Amino acid sequence: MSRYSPADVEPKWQAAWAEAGTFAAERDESRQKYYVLEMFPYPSGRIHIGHTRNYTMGDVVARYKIAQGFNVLHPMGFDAFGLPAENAAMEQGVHPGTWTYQNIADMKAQLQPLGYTHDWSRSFATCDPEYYGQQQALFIDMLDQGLVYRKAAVVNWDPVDLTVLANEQVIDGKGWRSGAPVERKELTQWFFAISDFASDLLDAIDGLDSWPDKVKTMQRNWIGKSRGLKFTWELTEPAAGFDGIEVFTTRPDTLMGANFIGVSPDHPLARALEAGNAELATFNADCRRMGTSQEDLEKAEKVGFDTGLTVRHPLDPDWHLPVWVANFILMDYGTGAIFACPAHDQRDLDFSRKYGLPVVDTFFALDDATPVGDTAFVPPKSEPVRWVNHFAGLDVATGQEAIDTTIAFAEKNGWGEGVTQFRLRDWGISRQRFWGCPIPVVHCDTCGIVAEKKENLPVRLPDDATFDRPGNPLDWHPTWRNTTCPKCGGPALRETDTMDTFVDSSWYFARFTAPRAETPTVMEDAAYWMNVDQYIGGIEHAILHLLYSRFFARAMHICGHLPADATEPFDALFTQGMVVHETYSTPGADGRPVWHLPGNVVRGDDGAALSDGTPVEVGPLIKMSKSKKNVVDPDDIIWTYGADTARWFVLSDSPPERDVEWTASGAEAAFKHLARVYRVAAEIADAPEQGSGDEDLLRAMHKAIHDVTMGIESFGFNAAIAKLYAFANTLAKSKAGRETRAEAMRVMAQLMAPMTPHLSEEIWSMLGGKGLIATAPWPKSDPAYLVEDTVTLPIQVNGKRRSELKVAKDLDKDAIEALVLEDQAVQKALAGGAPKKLIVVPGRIVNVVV
RNA sequence: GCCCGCGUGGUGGAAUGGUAGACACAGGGGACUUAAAAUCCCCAGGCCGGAAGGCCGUGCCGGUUCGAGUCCGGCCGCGGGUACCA
Repeated sequence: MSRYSPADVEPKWQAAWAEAGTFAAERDESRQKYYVLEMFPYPSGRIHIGHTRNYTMGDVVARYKIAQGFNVLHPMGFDAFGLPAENAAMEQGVHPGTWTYQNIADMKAQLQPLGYTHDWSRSFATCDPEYYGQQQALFIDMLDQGLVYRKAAVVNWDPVDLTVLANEQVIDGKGWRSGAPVERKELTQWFFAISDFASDLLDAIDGLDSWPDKVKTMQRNWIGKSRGLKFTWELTEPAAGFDGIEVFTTRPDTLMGANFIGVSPDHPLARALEAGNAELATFNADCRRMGTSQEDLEKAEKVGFDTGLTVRHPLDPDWHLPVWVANFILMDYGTGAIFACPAHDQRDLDFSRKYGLPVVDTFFALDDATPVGDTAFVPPKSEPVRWVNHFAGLDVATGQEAIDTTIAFAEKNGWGEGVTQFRLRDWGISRQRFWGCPIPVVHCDTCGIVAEKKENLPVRLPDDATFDRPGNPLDWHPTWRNTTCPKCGGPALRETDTMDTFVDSSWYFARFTAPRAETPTVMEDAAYWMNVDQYIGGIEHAILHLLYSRFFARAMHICGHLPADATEPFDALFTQGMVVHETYSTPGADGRPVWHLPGNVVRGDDGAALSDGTPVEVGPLIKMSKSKKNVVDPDDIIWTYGADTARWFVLSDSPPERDVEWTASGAEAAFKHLARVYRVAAEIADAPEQGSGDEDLLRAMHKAIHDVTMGIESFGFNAAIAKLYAFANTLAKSKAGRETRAEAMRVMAQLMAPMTPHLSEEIWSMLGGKGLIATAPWPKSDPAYLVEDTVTLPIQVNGKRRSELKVAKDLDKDAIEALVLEDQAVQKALAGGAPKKLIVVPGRIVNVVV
């Protein structure tokens, strides 16, 4: 009897699938389609175990759907533009394209042995000119439709390297290479008008029935619809050309508790006042000397500056409030100005205490007004609160009633307006970088900004750019910028901004439906294949990528590239957990950490070291990422045990949606199990024809069909595998006749085939299965085998299990009650008395309350 | 800071509000073998007990319920996102 040898078996079946063209997807209107897609990888150079986990899940779905008879589209590509290629270019002197395409070749070579059903004939990388040229065509269409515009926006500016930095490149407020404190700088940039769709993007979330609730909640909160009041505080003395300050508040009901007006350091008034106020100019400059990220802004220590200006309260002209500039007020949200209510907002209270601003006592209370200490009372929106000192005549009301009443009051009296505000901002897509899709416009002295003609697309990146200094190589390329104006034919300069790489990944799913077309999509293909039936990817994309894709599907519909029913691109979404791993670092020469691969680190119980003994700093469990080098390569497992073991192991290891800490142990055990299944299959061929217990085996088989099918349907892959272990144990021990055992083994091979396709093909052919198991129809469970005649009911006394009762499945309640009362443990607990209550849940449990 | 998750034996984890710890890994014991490998069998949450059995137990505190890992409220810890990492 031969041993299970993946090195022989796996290439054989991969060749068989290729020869049969099993996984090439063709549009066929007579068949029902199924489109399964995993989020495509960034070509960092190596596949890591997180990718393996992601694609194996998708492959299980794809193979399961193929077995169910669907025409399955399962493509794969590369999200190939981005920063790491430029960093590599600077460090290694290699063109980003060379580096990227080499990585793609390496990763394809790693993916190929895993036996996935990916249709590589449809593959592309987003840095292919054929892809980004179509993206440029889309951009021009969107420009024509008024979905693109230019405005000023701030970026992180490295004053030493004279370059724009990504948030990731800002570490503790300093540039990652230069170490210089970053500044905020304003540039004119390109924007997509995603906020025009805020309302639709929000409302349509309700229709995403097969998306995880957590993702829908995050998207709702991100879009952030809120109703509030917009009104102006009139300055007591006009200043710097301003008569008043417009604010937006979601809590107008706290108006009577206002104690100061705060404006953002970037507010036009704050900027205008800088001219005559050197101290304020310094304060504002300090505020701007930090990263642009939301996290940095919100976590920074709250500081303020008193402008000396005052405003009048809208309800009492004699009530004057000071105007402060404060760093925690965001110019991007509302009007960039707020009024503070320290009694009912903790941040306002902290700020007021810090600067000694007088605090208006609480006027919402469960009782009378009480002085405010160090804790603000936030009036709940949904529960009634008693009001004190309120102007609108309300006594007891919920927060929401109070808000609505106040808005109505302001509108009636003409000093304010109820408005709906979204947190969602327009999408700035300009990047001052080389390795991205060039924005296809030119700047003409005569005509201004003009879109490139579509016949001139793609606007290609130059092959001869240099990367010997920071910044955007397109800016100092000797000739690339020079072009002619598409409108007047005169000399003009190309736009050197490239697009955010999120643009590339916002429509690739649509491109897969016609990947070689001369237009972004082909309507017939898009209409047939869209939507993606099952999308699978990391939870870290819950907001940005998924929201941008939803926006793009709408924009593409408006531009005539997608049908109306594809404006929600992903019918079902599954968010897998991330594979996390410790990080390992040693201090570098410049004080920044140098990261080390887990494979180069020897881990002890109380620390870790490099192989030469250098101690290593052990960091927390975080998602595997190239930049922190905490990645584990699946190749080792594949070389040692084969693809099926790797696939089986990443699925059995943990529930798919949960983060998983990678440990190497367990892969061997997975291999042992697969080898055992193979051995049992081989033994069955020599088994005696007659046996005993055939009925029991069939019962176990049908239960396995039922359980594994349910497991796959619900993404409970680890649970499905546990059922397969149990079925394997039963089958290995079964003394049933050869034919029954062979049937059971063939079914097991089918149930395992989505996870271990090569082994399953081998067993299938060994035991006389017809054709390829990959296309054999999925087995069906016979309900007659699933029903049990008797059932064991646990008996609880006061909720604690004390005994059990074996009864016929359909025994009625009264009969069960009678039997329960006869039970020894129950009698002991009752001590001659009667139970207070007897709860019988038929087929489930009995609880006796004494 | 804000939004969203997660927390169960030594480990990964299972459990439509109904017997907590399925199925595995590591571990212990045994069989086979000259031996090893491979394979097979048995044990195993903690505490007390020879056993029968009892008590405790799903991050912490409280609540709802006949019954809570599961639902609700409040904490603690960890992770993801935070608009230029992808």
